[in-house]
Amino acid sequence: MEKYLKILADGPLFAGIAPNELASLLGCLNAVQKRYVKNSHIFMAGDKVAAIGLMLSGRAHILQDDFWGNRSIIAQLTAGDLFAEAFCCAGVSKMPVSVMAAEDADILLIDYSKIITPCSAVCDFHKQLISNMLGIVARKNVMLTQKIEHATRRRTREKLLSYLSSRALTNGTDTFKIPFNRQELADYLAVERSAMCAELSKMRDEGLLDFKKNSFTLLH
Amino acid sequence: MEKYLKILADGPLFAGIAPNELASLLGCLNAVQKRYVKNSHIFMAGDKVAAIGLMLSGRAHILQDDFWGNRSIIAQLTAGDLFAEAFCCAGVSKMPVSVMAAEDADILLIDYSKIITPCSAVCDFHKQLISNMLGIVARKNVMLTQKIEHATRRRTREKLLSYLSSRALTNGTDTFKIPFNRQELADYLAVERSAMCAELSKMRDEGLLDFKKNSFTLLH
DNA sequence: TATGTAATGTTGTTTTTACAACTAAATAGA
DNA sequence: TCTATTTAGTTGTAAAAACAACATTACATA
Repeated sequence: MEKYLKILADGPLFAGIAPNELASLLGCLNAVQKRYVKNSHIFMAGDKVAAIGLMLSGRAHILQDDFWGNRSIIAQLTAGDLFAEAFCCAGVSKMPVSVMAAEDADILLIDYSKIITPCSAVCDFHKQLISNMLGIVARKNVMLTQKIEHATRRRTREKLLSYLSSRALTNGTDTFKIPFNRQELADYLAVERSAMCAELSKMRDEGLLDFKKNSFTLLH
Repeated sequence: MEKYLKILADGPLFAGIAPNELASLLGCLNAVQKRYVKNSHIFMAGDKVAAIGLMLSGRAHILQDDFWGNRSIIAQLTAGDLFAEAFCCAGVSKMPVSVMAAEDADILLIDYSKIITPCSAVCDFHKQLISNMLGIVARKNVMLTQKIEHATRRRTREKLLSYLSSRALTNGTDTFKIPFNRQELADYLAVERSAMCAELSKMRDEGLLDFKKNSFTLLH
């Protein structure tokens, strides 16, 4: 466990908790470290999850099977990543996805009930932990809302303008950098990369904006 | 305030808290009731919000202005609705949206710091409140994730199958009802209603599924 | 039952996007 | 510096979606 303490200390779940206090908090949380061999299930779709997971090493995939049995990989998890926290906190009775080790992996499991129930007046870290948890879920919430805002526009141009506009506004400047390359931006907005490039060029020709690599300028 | 206690007791924020305890909890939370006249700002884009809002009466709109000043209504709020809770819990420094009274409205404002900080050992309701808060944000999280899952598929057919498949799986049955009419479903999936109707008919012709009004059956 | 209305389904046309194949530019190594 | 590789931009064509206009069905109620 000791070798993984840095991962925990650097992550958002234990932010604001002194590294030397971490070990005692983990004891108080009854956190257990488990090893999963490649292709073994960490969580199974249909289960009720009572613990959140934290990747300590290795890789895992979040998998979704549809009605006809077609399986798709929703996301990949690597060291430091938290998972199942939303289902846990939401109290969903059946996980709609599975989590499977894509290679041998060490995982920390923390009972949700231990997180939400302050153990005693002595353990002050609990308050911080709960606040962190709420912050993690809420920030994801904000990110998801923004993505929906952009991705559910009907046309490529509208998606681009919605995204770029919001970037300019949060940045507070007309010129700003985006954290995506073209392919990533296209995936984020759910459009074709090539069509998106064409649309960007067209908007530049129309004098709406200018760009160079991942630096964009919106024009009034 | 008394006339609004039922709204609070019925909502998810104070679930599990006895109605007769509610008044004292509100005092402990330093919750304030404020009246906003039509077209006045409840929250302004760019502000840092430190309180969550709860609609007691009237209507409000969540508004977004883009880079070029085009304003759009993101959502409408009515009695019982909670707002700004995600931004609050996420600690965002600048609200990306405004909230404005669409008609005269009574609103309860609760300081986030009061929610997250248990006041004393005497006040047991706080634990429940924090748990409720986390549940609210997490459930929204799950709903948003699901919507993204469906709405970011490229084609109308894929969006429909993704949505219907997930409904069948969470329901555990091949036949199930959906909580949308056609227009609402089209809006949810970000497609044209008529195109969606056409696609549904095509899929029925192909033997993929069957439907009648808002009752659907997926076929193996 | 007749009638008005809202919801759903169908069809043809126009616009937009996806896809494929390619060119050009930038970048990282050898 | 040269070369391989990644990233970005362009173009033509096929497919899909948006849009509009209308037909049909379901439903409430007069």
